[in-house]
Amino acid sequence: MAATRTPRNRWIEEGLLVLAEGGPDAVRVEVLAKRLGVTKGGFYGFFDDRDALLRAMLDVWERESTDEVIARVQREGGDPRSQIQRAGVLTFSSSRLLPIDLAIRTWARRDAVVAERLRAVDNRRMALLRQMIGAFYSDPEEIEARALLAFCMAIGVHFLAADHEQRTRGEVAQRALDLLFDPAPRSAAARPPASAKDRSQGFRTNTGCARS
Amino acid sequence: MAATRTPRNRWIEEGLLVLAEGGPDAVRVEVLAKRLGVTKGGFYGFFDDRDALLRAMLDVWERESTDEVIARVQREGGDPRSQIQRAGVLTFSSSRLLPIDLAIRTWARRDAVVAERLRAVDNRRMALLRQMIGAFYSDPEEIEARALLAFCMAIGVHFLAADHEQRTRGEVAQRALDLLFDPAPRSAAARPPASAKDRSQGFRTNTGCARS
DNA sequence: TTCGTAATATACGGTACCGTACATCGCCAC
DNA sequence: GTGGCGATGTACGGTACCGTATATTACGAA
Repeated sequence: MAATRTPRNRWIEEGLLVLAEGGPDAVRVEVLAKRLGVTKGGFYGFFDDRDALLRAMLDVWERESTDEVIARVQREGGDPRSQIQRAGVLTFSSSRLLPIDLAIRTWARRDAVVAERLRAVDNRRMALLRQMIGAFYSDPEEIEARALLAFCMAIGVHFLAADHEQRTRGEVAQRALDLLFDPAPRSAAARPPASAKDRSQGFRTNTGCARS
Repeated sequence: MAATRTPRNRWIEEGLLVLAEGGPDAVRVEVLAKRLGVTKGGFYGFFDDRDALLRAMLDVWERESTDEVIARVQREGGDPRSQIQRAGVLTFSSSRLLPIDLAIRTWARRDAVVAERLRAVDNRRMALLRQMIGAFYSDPEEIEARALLAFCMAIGVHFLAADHEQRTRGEVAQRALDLLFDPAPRSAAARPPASAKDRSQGFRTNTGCARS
């Protein structure tokens, strides 16, 4: 058999890159072919049509966003809290996964199938968040509310273009995470800053991303 | 002179609707023409090209999102706090403005011009938020952090697909707003609920929108 | 009514895609 | 080697756009 210069997964990989850059509408077979330095000739040997590629891309994204993150986190061990932290880092600080994640969220707003798949992924992440926040708070309602705030912030900062006067986005975000994850938020000034910083690093945001 | 069946602002209006539904890539001259029941014949009398329409759409969005909201809020009067509340309602609970706003946020991630315009709008909104939150908190850092959380939540809930076990999104969001805007968040149970509810209604979220 | 003009329709050439059909090329088994 | 087959290139017809040029229409002024 002839060597496969451009295997199936390279199409998917390039598709995910383009998705992250320009949304699902930008994922065009001929565009990917040009970026890969081939023609679309081979594409239809791997995929029935453009839609099959989009589905395969979602498959890869889903696996990478859940199973692989979890596997890697568990392989590296550590106490439960630091594991959950690392899950957050791997997802929301990944220059690979983050823009794909954001693109899929937008996509999900106008495609019910995508929305359903995102829901499954988000529910797994939300479960991890609940676990983490459950280490600091006992009221289930409060846990849920803080998890919602944390999740929304992890996403929202990348869609928000506002400035923060003298402060950087990173500084403000850090302070926000302190509020969310510190059981004694009203006495933040008196608390050793390393504590909250360490605790919340799983949700550190990439400063300024929303303005790129 | 002949009657203008499809004036300039109708093209812009339909463009904004399509933008909200499918993003900037979906805003096609011939698509708009079909939706308006005309051909694109008249379009190029009002706009140099498709890009000029997109710019005009951003102009209208910017005006509606800032000046008009502010003008309407001030015209209806009330104390400063309720005015700011109403500004939030007019922006983030508007079935017209909200989806446009979200589409523009996604658009801004890949278009520097759009990003700059969004930044101007977000900065005006952020200033209002600071003002409102300043009524409850004095530390500027804390005000900024809570404003960031509130703004991120107003946006993020619409990009988040997770469920909340027994609770509805609306219930959890309400609890989150209580945490953000109540000066005594740790004693929420003892407080008359109408207070926080009233205080935060400017940022009430449309339950379940993120899964549509 | 008739005319002028703005708004719209129609027609066109060009581009960028889609998916298919078929030709070609280059490994690998033999 | 070389034959075969799988990966890729090439070519095609079709669709959906873009922006332009030009014809047509319908109102309102005269």
